[in-house]
Amino acid sequence: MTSELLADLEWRGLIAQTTDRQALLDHLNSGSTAFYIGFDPTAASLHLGNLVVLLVMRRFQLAGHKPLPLVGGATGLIGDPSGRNEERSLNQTEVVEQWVVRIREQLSKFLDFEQGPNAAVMTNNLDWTAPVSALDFLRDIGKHFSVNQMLAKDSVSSRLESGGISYTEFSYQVLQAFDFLELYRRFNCTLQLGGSDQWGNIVAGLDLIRKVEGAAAHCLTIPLLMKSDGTKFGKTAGGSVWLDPEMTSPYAFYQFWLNSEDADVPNYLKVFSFKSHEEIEDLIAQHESNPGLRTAHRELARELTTLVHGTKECDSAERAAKALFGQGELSDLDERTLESALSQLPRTTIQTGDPIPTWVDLLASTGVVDSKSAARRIVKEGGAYLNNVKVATEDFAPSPEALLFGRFWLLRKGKRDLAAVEVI
RNA sequence: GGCGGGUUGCCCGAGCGGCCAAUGGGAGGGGACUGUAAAUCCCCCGGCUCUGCCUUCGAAGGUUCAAAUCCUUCACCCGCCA
Repeated sequence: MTSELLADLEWRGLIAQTTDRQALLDHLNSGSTAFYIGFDPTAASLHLGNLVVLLVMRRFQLAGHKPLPLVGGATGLIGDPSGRNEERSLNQTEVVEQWVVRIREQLSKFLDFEQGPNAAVMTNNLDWTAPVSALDFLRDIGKHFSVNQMLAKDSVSSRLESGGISYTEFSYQVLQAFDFLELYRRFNCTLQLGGSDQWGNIVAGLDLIRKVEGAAAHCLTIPLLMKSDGTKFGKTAGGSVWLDPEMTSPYAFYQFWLNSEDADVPNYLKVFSFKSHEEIEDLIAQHESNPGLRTAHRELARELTTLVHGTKECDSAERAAKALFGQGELSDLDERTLESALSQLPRTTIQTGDPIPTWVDLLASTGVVDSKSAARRIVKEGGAYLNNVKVATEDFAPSPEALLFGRFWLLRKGKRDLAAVEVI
């Protein structure tokens, strides 16, 4: 089944570049291969961009190979210059430590750490970098690197042209190469995967392994996913789409997929779905013959929300979507359905006895708009709704009678931006 | 080291003493059309206690009734010459 792996990845458009393709294929076919991908803790959560790569890791494991997810406890302290035209600002070490813990947890959900000889093993490059002294590092590792070659790397040379690069970030590729070498030694790891911007860093590792161990290792990079209009994938107006439910609610996560542009959906299915080629092609065919039905959107949203947040959260996100965007009256919903739908939204609470804030204040305090000025603007433009009824005046104050089940007001800005106020 | 050019709102980019919260484009937001799409069209797009007030035009000072616009110093960028 391994032999099909590369063909499958190819079909999904998940291969940007590889070292010698035939050698890689032979290597994968020769048996279970230990491979790694590094994830640097640059935020408290992974995001959709990371998910692309992470799911490729999962595909490799499903094909019988052994994943070594690596959390960059060390590299996260340094900062990868790849794909950046400015120096990163360093994060506090305590902060990075916390992020390492959280990211490790997230990674655990996508791979199998229990079963069989190809169970995944979590690694952290701080484990082998921290004990090494600067002198030993320079003597044992640094000696194998030519500055000429380091300077030629894209990540470095582009930075030399735009504002420069610190010695810290310049050293990043050496650290990543050291990781590969160390994983080779510890786990016989002979393959590294990564985003296409990682090519330079990965090749540095291949060279190091060849020089130090005289062994051949391989790599495969994954293209940066772009939207059909050429903009970055995985961003919404609010910023990145995170995997952490506290940072991007399962509802928002589900909505992200449901709101994908038609032109992107076939590609997203190939990249993210674990359905068979036949199922995917069938969905694409349905999508193309009747995009308005959004069958493919829904399948995509459901599969990924389930994968990332679980069946229960996915169901409730789906129910919320149905309830809040359904044709029927809000008042027709039963209290529990409404409550669980609203629980997925940004919300604010006010005390029963307190004076009722003005409409503009309510909009602003739930965060559906950025400021009171913005709230007034929305009202003026006719884009503000209370319980799906347009509110046309700024000084409007919702009445207690309008409370759904005596507890909730549903606020809406525009077509799909919802928030809830609960009176307790 | 010398000479010249630049730093404007989320981004690009006009403005070069009052008519400037600052032209235009992009991004973003609302409306119409739709499918909680796309394209298109219309409108909006610093904040607030909103017929007014406050904060913005690299930073700090200064000139003036009045400065993004003039002067001084500082920081950073970019050309050309050494």
